[in-house]
Amino acid sequence: MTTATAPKRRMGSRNSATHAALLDATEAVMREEGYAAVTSRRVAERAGINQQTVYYYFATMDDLLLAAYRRRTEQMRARVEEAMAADRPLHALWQCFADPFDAALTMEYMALSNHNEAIRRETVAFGEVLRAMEVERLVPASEMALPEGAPDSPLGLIMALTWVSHLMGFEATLGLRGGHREVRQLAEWALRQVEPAGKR
Amino acid sequence: MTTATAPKRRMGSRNSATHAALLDATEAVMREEGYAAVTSRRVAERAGINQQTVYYYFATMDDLLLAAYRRRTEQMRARVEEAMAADRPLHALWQCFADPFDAALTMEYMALSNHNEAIRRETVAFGEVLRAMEVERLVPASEMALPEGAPDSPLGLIMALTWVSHLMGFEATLGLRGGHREVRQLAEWALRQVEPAGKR
DNA sequence: GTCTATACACCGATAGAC
DNA sequence: GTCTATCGGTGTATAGAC
Repeated sequence: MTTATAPKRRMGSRNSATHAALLDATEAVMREEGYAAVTSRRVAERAGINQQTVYYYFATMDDLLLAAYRRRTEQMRARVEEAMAADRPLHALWQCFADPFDAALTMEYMALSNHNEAIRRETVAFGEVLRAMEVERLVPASEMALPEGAPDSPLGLIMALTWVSHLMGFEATLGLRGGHREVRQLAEWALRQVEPAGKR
Repeated sequence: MTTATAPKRRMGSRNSATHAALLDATEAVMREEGYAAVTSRRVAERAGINQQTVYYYFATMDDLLLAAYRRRTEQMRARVEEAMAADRPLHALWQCFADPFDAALTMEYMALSNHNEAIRRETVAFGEVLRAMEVERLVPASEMALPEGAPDSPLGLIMALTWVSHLMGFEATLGLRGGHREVRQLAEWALRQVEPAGKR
């Protein structure tokens, strides 16, 4: 059972400015100080309200955390959707995932997924949505002129490329840069194979 | 300045069984409950001693965390060394990184690196050591019969393969499996290209 | 809708007995 | 080397005034 039967406290509207400010503050604290720092006191301070008011909008800190994460996965989904409408969708997706601004937050939520069941479920659900989008939108459009003997697996190559994109973002955020030029050259060659220029 | 001038408290020996038990307990708590749960009380309980005794062995919890991490990176380095002595080093490395038992812990330390400067430095140092080992041991031995027009970059391909290995382990640990078969087939083909069987 | 007051648990860390 | 006792700080969450 996940549906609450009777709320213990009255709850603030989802349309309120404070509600949104709390989600923003949660994300900022998570990005800058990590998931362990997402406390009612710190989030409230960021949002410019006092600690107890957080509980007017969210029954527990776990609820706030999940709400902030869900808003983020929805934003990411929209961005992926947008990338897939671009001239070269896989090229656009590569750029999208390599963005270092998102990397720290992504790492935080990945780690959190290992120990918070609600967050893990959201991560898995979002991952499956992304995969389905790749299968439906990217695979049919891919050229895949892979060399002799290679497995004819557009999905495998597409996923590998997005994974490499993600990990390059993680490493860059942490301060590792060695070999990135070489990886990028190889990836860009592979991207061109799957998605040649000037087709529209 | 990293060298302490005068210890405030007497300190336990590094050879003690309790010292090792504390490092083990730290790792276990981190893996099972996340970095936020690594507190003196929880670690002590796991190690079978009381909370305050932790401070006989480590001046601060940050010191304990760093010591546990350093022991782990050293173990990982040894395992990579071992993999590189195998018949097909890159194949062995692929197996090594894809191990799901390590994935949760790796994610935790990556996230922690974003907000703990000492941990971040250790992560970067370890990453650079791995990269150097790849350049020195793997690159010269690679065959790289890549197709026409592809950049002749063994390092790029080697790094991409290890990254894909890592991210496959992360996803599998979280419960995502879609497309993994396809990625694995492609990766195994690439591994065979770089490192053909039956050469020794 | 936001505030004050307050409860109770857990945290890091120190002092000092044994 | 491990223990007891203890401090100040921070965390989640509730009750209720305004």
